[in-house]
Amino acid sequence: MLDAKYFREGIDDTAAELARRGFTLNVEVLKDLEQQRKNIQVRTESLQNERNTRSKLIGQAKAKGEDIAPLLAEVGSLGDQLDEAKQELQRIQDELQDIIAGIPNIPHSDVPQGADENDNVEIFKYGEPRTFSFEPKDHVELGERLARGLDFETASKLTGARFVVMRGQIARMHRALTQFMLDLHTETHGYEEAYVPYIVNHDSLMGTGQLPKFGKDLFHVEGESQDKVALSLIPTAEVPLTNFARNEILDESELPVKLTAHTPCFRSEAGSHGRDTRGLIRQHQFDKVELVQLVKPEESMAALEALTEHAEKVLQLLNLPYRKVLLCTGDMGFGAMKTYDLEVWLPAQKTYREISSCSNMGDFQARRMQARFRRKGAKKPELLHTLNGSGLAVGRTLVAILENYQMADGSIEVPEVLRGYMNGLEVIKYTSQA
RNA sequence: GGUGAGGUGGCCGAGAGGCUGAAGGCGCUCCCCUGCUAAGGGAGUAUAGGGUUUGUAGCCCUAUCGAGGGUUCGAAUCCCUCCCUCACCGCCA
Repeated sequence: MLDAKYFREGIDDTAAELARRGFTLNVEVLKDLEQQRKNIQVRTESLQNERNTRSKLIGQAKAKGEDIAPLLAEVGSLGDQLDEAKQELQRIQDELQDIIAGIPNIPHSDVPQGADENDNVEIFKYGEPRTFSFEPKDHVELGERLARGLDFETASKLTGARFVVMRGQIARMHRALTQFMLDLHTETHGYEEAYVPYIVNHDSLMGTGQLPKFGKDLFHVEGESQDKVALSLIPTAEVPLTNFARNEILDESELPVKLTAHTPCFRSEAGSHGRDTRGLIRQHQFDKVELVQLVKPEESMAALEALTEHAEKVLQLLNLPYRKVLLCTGDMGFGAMKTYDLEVWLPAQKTYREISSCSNMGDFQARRMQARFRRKGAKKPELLHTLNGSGLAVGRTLVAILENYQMADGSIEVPEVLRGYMNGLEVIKYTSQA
C-alpha cells in the first residue's frame, strides 16, 4: 500500500512511476473519489462534532435538573443526517480502499524498465556448469530410479497432481538440506530461528499483500465454526514472519530483526496448469527456508544486498552454478520495490531455473501492517522496511543436486557440506529395487 | 467439548449511561532541589485519520477502553454476535 498523502499530492508522478511496471492508474477516477471523500469526511466530522457538543449540553442541563426536552428537540434530525453522511463516507472509503489496496509498489530507481522476464538483467554467473561425459538425466528419472526416492505416482494416489512422496536417502537429503540451510543462516548470518503457524488469518495475508488480490493462489481452510473468518495455508513463511511486526512499534535498538524459518509452503498454482507439470519444480506443497528482515528505511537497500548474499552462500557452499538476476519492472512481485532472483543451473534442461527470490518491499507491507519503530528520542513512530528471500527453496535445491551431482550409473554424489547431516554418506548408490 | 472469570493507555489498576482520552500507581522524559551509591517537588508522557498551513511545528476536529453490530440526544459503561486469555473438568500428541 502506498502512502496516502504522497499518493494524493503526487498522483500524476505516482501514475508515471507505476506505468514503469505496466500498471495503469486511473487518475481521474481517483481524483474525483478523493474530492468526494474530502467533502464528505469534513461534513461527517462536523456533524459528529455538533452532536457531541449538544449531547454534552444535555448532560450538563440534566445534571443541574433543568428541562432537557427543548434541547432534545433541537438535536432532532441530526442523527439521520449523520447516519446518512457516515454511510456515504463509508461507501467512498471502501471504494477508494479497494482501488488503493490493488495498487502495486513503486519500483526503485535501480530497477530496469521491462515488460517480462526477458527484460531482466543478469548481474553475474557463478560457477561453471559441469560438462558430462554422458547424457545427464533429469531429476525425475534419477529420483524414480533411486529406489523410488521420488514417487509421484503414490503422491497422486494419496492426494492428486503436483504432490510428491520422497523415500529413503532422497528424503533424508531433503531433510539434510533444511538443516544445513538453517544452521548456516543462524550460525553465520545472524538470523534467529523461528517456528511458526502454517495456517494464518486474513489480516496476516492482507499485511504481506497476498490479499485482497491473490486469494486464488492460496489454499483456504474452513474456520473452526460456521462463519468464522476463513484461514489459509501459508504460501511462504514470509507471511507469518513478517507479520510478527504487525501493529507493533519496535524500539530502534531491536533493529534489525532477522528471522529465518523452515516451513512447508502451499500454493494452488492457479493459472499455471500447463507449466512445469513434470517433477518437483512446481508443486502444491514444497518446503522452503525463508529469510526475513525488518530494518530501518535507510538500511533496506543494503540489507537487500546482504540478504541476497546469504541466499547465494547456500548455493556456493553446495557448489551449484547459478546466476543472479535483477528483475525488471514488469516481472517483479506486487509489493516489491526491488528484487533479485537466483537461478540455479539445471543440466537436463540446460537452463537456469529460479531457486530464490529476494525482495526489498520498502514500507509497502509495513504500511498495511502498521509495523513501525521509534527512533531514540523521537516522538513519532516510523514505518519499518521489510525484506524477504528464499534461502532456499528446498525442493528445487534437491532437484539441482540430483541433476548436477549425478553419476553415469544414476548414483548421486552427496555434496560435501551435507555429508555431516547424512551420517557421512558420500554417494547415494543407484539401486533398482525398493 | 463443558463450566466459570476476564479482555481498559508502555505496565498495573479504577470506572458500571453524560463534564472520562479515560482516576490512582509504576515506568519513562524534562526541569527544580539536594554535599555522601539515595530521597523530595513540579511538568510532561497513546495511536490513527482529517482540516488549516510553505511546513514531518502549532492549532482545531474526528475516531479508538478485544473486534463487529445494536439501543440512546449521548456508550469504556446497556444488548447481540464473534475473537482471544485465564481457571477447573473431559479428551488428546
